[in-house]
Amino acid sequence: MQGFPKSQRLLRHSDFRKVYSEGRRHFGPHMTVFYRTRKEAPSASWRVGFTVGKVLGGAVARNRIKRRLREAVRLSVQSRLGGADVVIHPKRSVLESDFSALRSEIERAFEAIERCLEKEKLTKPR
RNA sequence: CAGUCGGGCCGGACGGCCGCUCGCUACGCUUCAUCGCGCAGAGAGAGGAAAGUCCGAACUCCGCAGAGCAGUGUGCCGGAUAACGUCCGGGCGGCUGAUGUGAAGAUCAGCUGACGGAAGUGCCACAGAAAACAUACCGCCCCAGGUUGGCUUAAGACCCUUUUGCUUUGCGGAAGGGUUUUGGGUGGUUUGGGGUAAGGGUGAAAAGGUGCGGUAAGAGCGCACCGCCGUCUCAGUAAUGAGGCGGGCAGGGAAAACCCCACACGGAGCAAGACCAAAUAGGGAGGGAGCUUCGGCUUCUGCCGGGGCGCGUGCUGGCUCGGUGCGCUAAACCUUCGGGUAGGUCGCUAGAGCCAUGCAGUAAUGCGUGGCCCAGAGGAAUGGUCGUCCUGCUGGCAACAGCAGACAGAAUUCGGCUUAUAUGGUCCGGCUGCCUC
RNA sequence: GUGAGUGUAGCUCAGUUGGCAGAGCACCGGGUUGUGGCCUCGGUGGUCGAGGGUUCAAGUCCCUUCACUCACC
Repeated sequence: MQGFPKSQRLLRHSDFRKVYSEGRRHFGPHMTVFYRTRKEAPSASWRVGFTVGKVLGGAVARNRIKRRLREAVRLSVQSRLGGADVVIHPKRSVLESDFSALRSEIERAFEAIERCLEKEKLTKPR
């Protein structure tokens, strides 16, 4: 995938709340990923949001974390899974770690999400 | 040249590929048309502090008869400015350095200062005689008295020693020594009266400073220089300064204790505020069986009275003892209205703007001319990666390799202040040291 | 955006007309006990968040700054 426009970002507070209350989690060394299916629009494309709190540093550090994560998601995610909302909670190590490591971790996380959601889709309609 | 202090400016440079946000242009889808969505092109896209939120304004809404009090802030003078607690210039004080002096005062340069007022209330621990209407204490000096077993002196008396004369158990003279009485001087001690404020270990601070004279002792008591107060003249817009005259001299610190004086200040803040507006809940209004004919009133809509036809006892409760009552009312239902939440749009970037330059002004700054458009997000864009170069450090003879490049991210917009910034770079000024002419 | 508060010993906190830096727990040593605890006696321990200023003198007064906490729209 090439672009990462704003329509594929998770921007609303209510969307974040839905992901936290209804979703599942996946843990990695640099981040924690929350995700859920979009029941109201299953055919739409996936969306990703980032939560970077004040604990992670000043405005410069927070901006840098968000930008690196956004770029890693843009370059890494190849999947065509539809109707998923994903929220990424990064850790402080994102600021210093290698960019390739960030990419591989995000790839792994999305593969896991894809497997899980496929299973849900298969089991639910019955 | 090096070091140090103060200030100004800069805040790594260029490029390839792939992305993000914004507005512009063109095309496609949708639509009556906008709007919206997609895609392409050429553009733009963090700072000197964007930070802290310490001041001041613009802008918006609310409030507002006038005056006073309270509260908060500011505080040498003049100017700049939209305004300011900011800036510029000046004055005065402090510190440092140099010149100079016996020492001060003085002159020059740099840095620096919350720099109105000590009238009122309160405070100044410890130490110290005394800490704020100054005088009490010690001390110094004078006078008077008492006392003294000190020293000295005069006179008298007595005793001893030596010597000498005579009338020789004695008497007299001279010298020396001792004891004692009286008087004087001086000193000690003490009492009373008076004169003083020079001195008194202290303390942060002690009622002008230094020197000479003067005095019983002292003292601005007198004098010289310096400081201080008052007044006059001159210079200056003023703060203030200079000079003359007069006065021997008032007066501690602290107002960043309360306070007094002068001046300023309505409150809230872009989450201000304006518009559009779902779902849910609640509020207001209306609805339910009327239709038709005749007469009257009326500009019309419509209202009143009489007659005819039709439906129904409406799914509930209350208003009349019961019934009737095309009566009222509540709930439910339906329609509709406005407020308003989520959400969206505007406010939102052309401005006390930037660049160049001329004139006025010591300067801050003002006036003019020409050119330019320079971020506008909203869970919040300005990025990722690669390459070349620059600066510094490390390793290496070198080529080169590795590492590092700070502080920090617009959020309504400006003017300031403060703080953070690489063994950073560069420029200017002061001081010190060394070298050369 | 606006407003308020806190910072003192290892921990929890006192400290006002500005003049000695304190309490409890903890720690160390002695006593008590066969040993330990409890108890008792004594002691160590402070850049008063940081930097300036006012003052003779600052934990205290003033200014700047840092960190943390809370409240409101």
